[in-house]
Amino acid sequence: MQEEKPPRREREKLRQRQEMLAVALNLFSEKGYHNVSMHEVAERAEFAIGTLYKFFRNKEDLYKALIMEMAAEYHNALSSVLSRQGDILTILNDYISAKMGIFDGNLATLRLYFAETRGASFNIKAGLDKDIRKLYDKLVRQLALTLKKGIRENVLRKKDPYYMAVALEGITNAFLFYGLEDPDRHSYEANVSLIRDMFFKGVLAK
Amino acid sequence: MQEEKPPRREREKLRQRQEMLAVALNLFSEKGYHNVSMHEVAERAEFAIGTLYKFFRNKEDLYKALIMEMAAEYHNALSSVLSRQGDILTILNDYISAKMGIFDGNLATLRLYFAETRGASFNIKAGLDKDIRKLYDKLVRQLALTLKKGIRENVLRKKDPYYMAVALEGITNAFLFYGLEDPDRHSYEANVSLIRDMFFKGVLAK
Amino acid sequence: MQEEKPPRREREKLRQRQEMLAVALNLFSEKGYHNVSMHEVAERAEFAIGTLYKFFRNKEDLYKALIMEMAAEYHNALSSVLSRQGDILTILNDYISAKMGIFDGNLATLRLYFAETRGASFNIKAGLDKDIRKLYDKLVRQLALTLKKGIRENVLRKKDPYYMAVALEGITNAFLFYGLEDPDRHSYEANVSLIRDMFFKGVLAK
Amino acid sequence: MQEEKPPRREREKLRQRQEMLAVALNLFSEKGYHNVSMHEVAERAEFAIGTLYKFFRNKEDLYKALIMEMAAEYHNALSSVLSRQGDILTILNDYISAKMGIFDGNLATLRLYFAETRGASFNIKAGLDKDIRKLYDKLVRQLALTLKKGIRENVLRKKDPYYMAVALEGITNAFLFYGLEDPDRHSYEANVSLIRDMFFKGVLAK
DNA sequence: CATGAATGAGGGTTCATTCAT
DNA sequence: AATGAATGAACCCTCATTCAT
Repeated sequence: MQEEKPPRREREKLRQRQEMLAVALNLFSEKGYHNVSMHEVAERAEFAIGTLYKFFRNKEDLYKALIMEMAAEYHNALSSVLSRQGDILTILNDYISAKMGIFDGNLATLRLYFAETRGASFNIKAGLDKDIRKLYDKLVRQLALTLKKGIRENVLRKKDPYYMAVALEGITNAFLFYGLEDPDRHSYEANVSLIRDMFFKGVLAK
Repeated sequence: MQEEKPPRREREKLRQRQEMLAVALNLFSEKGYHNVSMHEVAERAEFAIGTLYKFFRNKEDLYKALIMEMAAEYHNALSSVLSRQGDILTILNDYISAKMGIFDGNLATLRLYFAETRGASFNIKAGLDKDIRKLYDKLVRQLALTLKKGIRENVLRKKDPYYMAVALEGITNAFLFYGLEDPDRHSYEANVSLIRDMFFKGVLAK
Repeated sequence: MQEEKPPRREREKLRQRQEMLAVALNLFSEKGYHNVSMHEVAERAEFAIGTLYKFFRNKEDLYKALIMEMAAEYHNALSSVLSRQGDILTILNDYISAKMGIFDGNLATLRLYFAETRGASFNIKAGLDKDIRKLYDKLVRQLALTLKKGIRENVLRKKDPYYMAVALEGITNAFLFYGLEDPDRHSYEANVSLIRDMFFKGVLAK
Repeated sequence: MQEEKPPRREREKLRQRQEMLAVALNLFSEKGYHNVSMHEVAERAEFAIGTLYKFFRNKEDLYKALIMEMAAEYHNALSSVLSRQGDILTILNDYISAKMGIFDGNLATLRLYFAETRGASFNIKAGLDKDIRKLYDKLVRQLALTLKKGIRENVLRKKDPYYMAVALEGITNAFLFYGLEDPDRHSYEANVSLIRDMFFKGVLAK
């Protein structure tokens, strides 16, 4: 009665793939792409090097898969927040909370993510970053749409919503980044509330 | 009357060094540290490989010199703006203009600078980034001091000045970054005015 | 019935290692450590350079393995002669024969061995020679113990046995060395008998 | 009144050459031929690298000059002892004393000399050692002639004088070598008397 | 089908030597 | 005549990738 062999096999394969990706995430995040060898990944994941190459055509492929799956998960989560119906300010508040929350306690992901979206992917290979930048830009544009709705509803000031989105991304990233550098500086909730306050009201007195 | 031989030699040496650094800046920024070989740098700079090594003890040394000199120049410029006497808002406006202006038309520098300060230096070598992070943090703290003065003078709201500084850095970096990605999206002056507006007044209507 | 796969693999590996060491021995002995490149060793052994590095961590490691295994074999052989029970003079005669015999028709080994024990290892790397010197000194001391027994039994004159050992080593080495320089000067047996005669009776008439 | 310019110039040149050779001797002896660079020699001797090359065509030339001048001095000294008229045993005693005395307190020379004559010159360059070996062999042959005379005069036993010479060289070298390894083991005079005793009378009791 | 031994291109670095000043 | 900046061949070593078992 081994009627369901394929699914089991399938599941097993997936599990192995996840294991490899998890190991790669930690190693890349810790030491950087070029300071991690394929042998190291294989060894830490307890697979033979050949097996690793069965799953990923080459090192770049492994890296790309890692980044893209990570990014997809992240963007889906945030995108779903932005797709909610209801009060604009609630949505934006939720967006900020969600973004800050995702990386909370997830340093490895955060580090790699920044490396890719904030400027250093060229350290790895030209062109590898095109796809993820596109994904990221899609999210920013979706955020801009939400902001635009806020403007139409007179909740937000009449400013270019795309640049508003860029500004919000900038502030949240900056706080994430400082949390990364100095993990115990502030609690995640405190940061969330600071970001909201600053983004919505600005810094000017009165 | 060739009494000043040393200075000429000295100047010549400096010129060569600058030439090497310029080539390295472009290559590193274009292809990433690990995808540029010392031979490539030497060849593009039209020196023999041995000559390159006369100026920089090794590849890391070359990279570090490049980053640190770039950062020092940048930080000195901004630091001097923050040190000016006078109206807080003027100083902050000048700071934003200066920061945006420095990288205007200086993509290679900007890319490398971001790679180092915004997360990807671990792709190169652990420890290489300590110094520049320190430099950067010093600047943020100086910015925070200026903001603090603004708070005392009741020009700015009573918020933690360090986090205000972080937010300002986040917004400016985000705009720099988007300019980097898509160079013709907006003029530098437009960006400057957008940043000021958003940072000072926030996005909320009324 | 191929139940014993590991041993076959093991044997194969050992054979390869021996092959590499043999090639290295000949090359180092012929041209000297610094005039032999790892590529040359790999090529002559008909392996890829990477394979060579799988067996020896680096050039020094290869050299050290070569010297130490050579020395261990040599010292074990001589040590076992000295450990025999029985007549002192027989033991000493056997020692001389064994020492002369070992290097007979083994020029490459002899050359390297002398290079290491007789003064030139500093040409390679400080510290590499500590271990082998220790090994050699152990043998000299063991020889001294045998001589001491000969003194106690009144077979040998009452002289410091360590210096007697040094003298015997000196004479045998000198003959080995001259055989090395000029291989056809004398047969190995003739040298053995000359050494015995000279060492035991001295050169003075009457 | 500068009538004697050439001689002064000449003398000055010679002094510089000696200085370079002295520095080279110390460096080569300390670190080995291949671990000393021409720049290092030039720097320690406080000359420009170009000047060093004015005196010695290349590194090998420097090394060869060093070895040959050292050897010539050494061999002249010993040769003159062997050329003396008089009692054979006195001459041999003087020879042993002279040989041991030459290297006493002259470790650097001793080390290099052994490296060259006792087996390791091939570490440097094939062919470099031919000349010095010839020189050395000449000395051994001269020693053999002296011993032959001793045999004819019935002072020494009727053995092949060349091999007697080889044996004496072996013993003296061994003692020199042990003194080198462990400088405070024995005084030079004690060694000289041990060598004489052992070489002349052998080790057999009665 | 998984394995891991074998490959070799390519990279960082050194240093003997030259030659314009 | 002395200098030392410049050269580039050659070396040691790593690691992504392949393929026979």
